[in-house]
Amino acid sequence: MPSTDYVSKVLAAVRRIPRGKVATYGDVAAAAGFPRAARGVAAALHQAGGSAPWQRVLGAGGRICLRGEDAFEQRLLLEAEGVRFRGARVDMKAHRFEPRGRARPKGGIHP
DNA sequence: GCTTTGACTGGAA
DNA sequence: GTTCCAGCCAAAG
Repeated sequence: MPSTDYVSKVLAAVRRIPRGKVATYGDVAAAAGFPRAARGVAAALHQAGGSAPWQRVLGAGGRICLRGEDAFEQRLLLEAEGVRFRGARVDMKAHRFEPRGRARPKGGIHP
């Protein structure tokens, strides 16, 4: 399969992330069909440029792995979407996108 | 076609 | 809590 397919799948997975939600590189890679291509996702997103909501993709634990002003911009975009930050990290507890649709947080859910 | 680089990750120190 | 190390994968040169 051509690399273009890989990029397309990654972009598709990223586009599935709803506004106000975020996902890690590993999650996107798994959603695209490559559970261990976290770095590949980064490369694909870099190539895609702004063809996909790259700002919704974060490192493990909700940490921004970008450098310089890109990291600053990503944080701004996420905040504009309603994503909350806890220190230098994103509150994955509240904004982590899960394709599985968490049926029941079991007693953990509380208003 | 091989080597280097990088927007990664998980575990250990 | 941070920092360091080895492993993984894809894009660029």
